[in-house]
Amino acid sequence: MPLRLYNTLTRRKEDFAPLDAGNVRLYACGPTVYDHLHIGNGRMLIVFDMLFRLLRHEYGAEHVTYVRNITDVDDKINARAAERGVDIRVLTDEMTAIFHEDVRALGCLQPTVEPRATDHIAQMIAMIEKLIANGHAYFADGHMLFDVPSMPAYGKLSKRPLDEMIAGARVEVAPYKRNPMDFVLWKPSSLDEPGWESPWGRGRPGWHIECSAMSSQYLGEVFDIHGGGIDLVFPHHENELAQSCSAFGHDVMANVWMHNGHLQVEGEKMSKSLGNFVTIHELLHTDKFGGRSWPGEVLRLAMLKTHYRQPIDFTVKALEEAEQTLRRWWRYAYLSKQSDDPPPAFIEAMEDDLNTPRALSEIHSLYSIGHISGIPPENAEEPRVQASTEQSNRSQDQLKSCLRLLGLSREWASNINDAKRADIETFISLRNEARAAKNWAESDRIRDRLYSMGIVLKDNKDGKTTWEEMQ
RNA sequence: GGCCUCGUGGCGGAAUGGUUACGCAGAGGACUGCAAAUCCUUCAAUCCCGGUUCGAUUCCGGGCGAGGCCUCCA
Repeated sequence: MPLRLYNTLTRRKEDFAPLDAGNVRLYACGPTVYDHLHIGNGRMLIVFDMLFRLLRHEYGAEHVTYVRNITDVDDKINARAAERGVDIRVLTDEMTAIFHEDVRALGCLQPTVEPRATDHIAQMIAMIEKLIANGHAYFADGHMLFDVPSMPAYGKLSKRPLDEMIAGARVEVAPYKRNPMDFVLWKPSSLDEPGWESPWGRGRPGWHIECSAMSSQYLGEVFDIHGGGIDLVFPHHENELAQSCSAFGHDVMANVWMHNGHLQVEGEKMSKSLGNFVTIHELLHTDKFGGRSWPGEVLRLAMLKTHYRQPIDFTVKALEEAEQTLRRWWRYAYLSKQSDDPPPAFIEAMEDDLNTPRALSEIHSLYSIGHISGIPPENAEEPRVQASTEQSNRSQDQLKSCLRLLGLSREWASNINDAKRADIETFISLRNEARAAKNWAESDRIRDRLYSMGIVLKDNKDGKTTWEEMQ
């Protein structure tokens, strides 16, 4: 089965054919580092990491280049840095470090290249000069602007007819713009604002030119896949497309454009005014969401349960469900003794435009094949399947490999050291003495005591008591 | 107002021109001193109205509803 991807440009699922199977090239718009990333950013990071992993699986890990930029020059950054009275670099370095912690916790691989905008000012200036030379840019009132009517194909990604956009423009238009749709390539900086020298005076780049400059530097003028959140379709990606095509003289910038759906929190749009703004950092390290912290893998699985193009409702209930599922799978995958490939049904689901919900259902079926052979219940009316030990082992191996491909393979980190382990064993044997004497009050007291330490006991059929660490 | 998505059981969420996954929750049961965990069984859905068709949840049209973009936004 070939890989099929939904292309925003054509609004259809298409067979994916890379320009060069020896180097499949993917670009995704990364964060603007002015604050902690929120969980909506997290979804985008997970979705394109998932795509990166799938492409590596299809074409080989050495044959995929993934570029995810960091926007570290931006007016929101300037405003925040000024508020705190620090240089923008202090702010962006701090936020980039937190971003890296977050993205690692979410199980994302390091992209092949992670360019910072401020390291590519020269490339942006060069690109703007190309646009000027090609007659697509003009200078007005200190600003260098992209001349939208100079590009008749403008609007083809977002499917917006140019004349309607102009007629329907409802924002105040800067007086120096020839056309309301024209957008800034370079703007002047005052002395107290960050700025770089350019042929048009000291200033800073517009947002859109950053991605055009960085993608072309690392992936070439035309590459395979460009991704980001659905809200970036217009104007950001439309403008990138216009800049790159106009500067390089191609009809295309990327063959496939992919966009992930937005996220709501407990049924409401996430916004600072509603007070339901949830950051990845808070989810991982504080109890602000649902009264506890959440492992990154749980956040990741909760995201993968919904197809990437659908809107997703981010809820405590969904996290609890994801955690329960993950614990079962991990306990089972832990039994795997050797590696195996994911089963074809799983891969086919992933190849069908990253259909992770369907892929997860394949993991569920691997789970039910395997555990049945363990202890067939004597009184079960009619056991569904009697899997052989070999089938069971194989499904464990396959399940583990599926989880690895999904980026969900890390085990729970244990906080239990040897001394604590010995204490637990002592408590258990005391409790079993009490149980033998039918002293239930004492036995339950010990069990409750251990529970309060985060240890859950299980009295198994063979009379032995085992324990497990709660998360 | 313009453009674009989407409406499947209590919840999440696949698939499909004809027998409608899977997970969670619920119910019943096994196991247990009671639990927990695990296992077995089980209930339950395709927004409304037309059209095409032998047959539509699936295709087409209309309606209603939800969401997104058009302004910084993943």
